Amino acid sequence: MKKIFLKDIAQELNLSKTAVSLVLNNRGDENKISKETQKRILDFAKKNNYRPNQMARGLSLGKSETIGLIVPNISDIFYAKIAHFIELKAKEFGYNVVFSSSNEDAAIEKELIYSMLNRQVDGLIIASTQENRADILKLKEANFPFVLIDRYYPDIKTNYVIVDNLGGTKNMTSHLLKNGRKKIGFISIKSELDALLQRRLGYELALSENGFEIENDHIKELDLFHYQNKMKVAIKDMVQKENGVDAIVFTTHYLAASGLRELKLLNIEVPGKVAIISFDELGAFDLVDPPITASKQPVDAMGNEAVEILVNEIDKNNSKIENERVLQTELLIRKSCGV
Amino acid sequence: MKKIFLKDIAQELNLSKTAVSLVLNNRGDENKISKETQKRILDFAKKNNYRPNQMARGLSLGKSETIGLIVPNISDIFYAKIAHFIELKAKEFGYNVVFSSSNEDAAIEKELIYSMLNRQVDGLIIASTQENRADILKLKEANFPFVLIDRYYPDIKTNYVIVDNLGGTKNMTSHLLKNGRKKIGFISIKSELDALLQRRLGYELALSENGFEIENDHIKELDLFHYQNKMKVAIKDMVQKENGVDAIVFTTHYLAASGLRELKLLNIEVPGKVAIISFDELGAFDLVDPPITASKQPVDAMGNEAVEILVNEIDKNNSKIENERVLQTELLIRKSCGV
DNA sequence: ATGAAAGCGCTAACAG
DNA sequence: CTGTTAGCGCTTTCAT
Repeated sequence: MKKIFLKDIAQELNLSKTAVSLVLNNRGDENKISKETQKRILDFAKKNNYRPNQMARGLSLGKSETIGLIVPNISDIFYAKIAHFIELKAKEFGYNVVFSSSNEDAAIEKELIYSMLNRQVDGLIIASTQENRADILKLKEANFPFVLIDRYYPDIKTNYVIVDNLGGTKNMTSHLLKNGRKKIGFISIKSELDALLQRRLGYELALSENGFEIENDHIKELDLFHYQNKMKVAIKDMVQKENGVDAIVFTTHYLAASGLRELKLLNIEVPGKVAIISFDELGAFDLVDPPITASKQPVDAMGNEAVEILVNEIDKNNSKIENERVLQTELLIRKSCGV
Repeated sequence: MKKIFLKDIAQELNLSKTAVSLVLNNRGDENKISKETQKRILDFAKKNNYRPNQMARGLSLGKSETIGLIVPNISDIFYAKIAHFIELKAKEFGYNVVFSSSNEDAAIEKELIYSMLNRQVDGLIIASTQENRADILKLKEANFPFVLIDRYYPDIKTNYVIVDNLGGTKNMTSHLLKNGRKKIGFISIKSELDALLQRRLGYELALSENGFEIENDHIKELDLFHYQNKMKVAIKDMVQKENGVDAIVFTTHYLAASGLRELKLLNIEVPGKVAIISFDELGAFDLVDPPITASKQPVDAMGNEAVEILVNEIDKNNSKIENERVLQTELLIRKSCGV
């Protein structure tokens, strides 16, 4: 494990650092360095386990071959999966990934963005809180390569890979309607996130297009950090009253899980009395009692495309054409909406 | 977003780079730089949004304030959660985290270790494949700070934070026995991982201590990458034959999920005909039908302690005292083992 | 085909 | 109290 440097191998071989550096960076041929010399260098390097100091290399090159990933929470299975696909794809292109969680806090996110820039990441993938418009704009103006995932800023022209939230929820709501449900509730997170707004719109659109009224009593938006406490009341409010709801659309997997938990505690039959449906799903939604019908998000495609767009952007930071991708969700029909 | 450098602020303020650097690193007082000068520097830096280039800083300092995390798979909820806690704790100490997944492949893990060293991480947290003994030893000999989590090398003296695998599984098996089950099967992954070996030992110990025979027919170890295909046969083999099993211990959450899936497909009543119990759990095991009894691993403590030990090691890389932590699991009793 | 030398942005002796 | 200077390890022009 004795560390060996470029200088060392140049000395040992009686060559210049230049020659060694060139060869090690595959620029031997183009600089007409003799095959033999090249081989000597390569062999020696391999034999002695030479590994360039990436900080030095990065400093010199002005790039780090690293991409930064900022998500709300890496332990949310949804982001963990995206991170996984991002990592795989990034590796294909020779990039490493550094990640950080913003915990849905705009100030932290902002700090993270700059902290990553300091670390000289070559590009950024951000699932933003959507509350850092100014900083996103700065990135854009500075022509710094980045792509937004999952959440985007509708009014900023940039690269992004998101999901058709409106379509997905509209689909879900229609599915419930088709299954004969008449009074459909909606439980979401209180937020200005476009994704959540769109999901609500999708729900409302499905209702109105099918000639149903939108009733405010049937819509609950819970506080992100206290949704578990608020869930019981929300459910009671919707279900246990005259003219209660006979189905509920949940806008995230953890809301669906929490909601089902409460429904069970209240001994409310699912889907007998109330059908439920979830936007996105946890690992085991097919095993849950009852198996939960859900719109599955294409996490693999989201991760892959984000990296592809980003790397492309990094390589030729000339192209001003934004890549705007809206992916479709897939409705996995299970038992929680009746048969 | 115009980039500003140390040099710039020195020039603007008519000072030397030294003075500026010192002040910016909180060493102004100790170098007796006038309060006033300090204030000028600090103000100017803040006003112009000065952000040091971490690659340059790192190169100069010989450290990166980054810790590397290597896990088998970041999209496994278990590792995602650990990563989350590691990230939080690391941030407390001013460290960033770069992660990579080894995909349970020793060669990749090895590559990752060295790749991270090249990137000058200050320390490493590794959930190892347990097949890189030589490299772990090299790290140790080189006195490079690292701590093993989840998996360790029983014969190498190092820092590690693991879980009492034997105790946990013994507990699980005993629980089944206490619930009147007589023929308990065991489904695991085929592997030399100590964790898995210990889990099997725990199972066997519980049986023999309670006067039960260990029957090889009741033990199935599936191939990691094909466990889903093999599960059906394994289950059939165990359950659907004369003198079949009346309970199954699964050694991971995904095996339990997969096993339950197959049991359902085969219309085998759980826990009526077969009780099941899982080592570790997925997010929604309490909602599953039936809710699955599981040994919960203390992911928070594992992440936190790993970072604490590591940072301590980084700071004073003198102490030769190894930190060996074995954490306890917690049995969450639910319906899948009968009442 | 190869080498000398400058420079990436920052830190840190050391001298004044 | 402040500035000069020499690196950290690597890349890269520009001569030779």
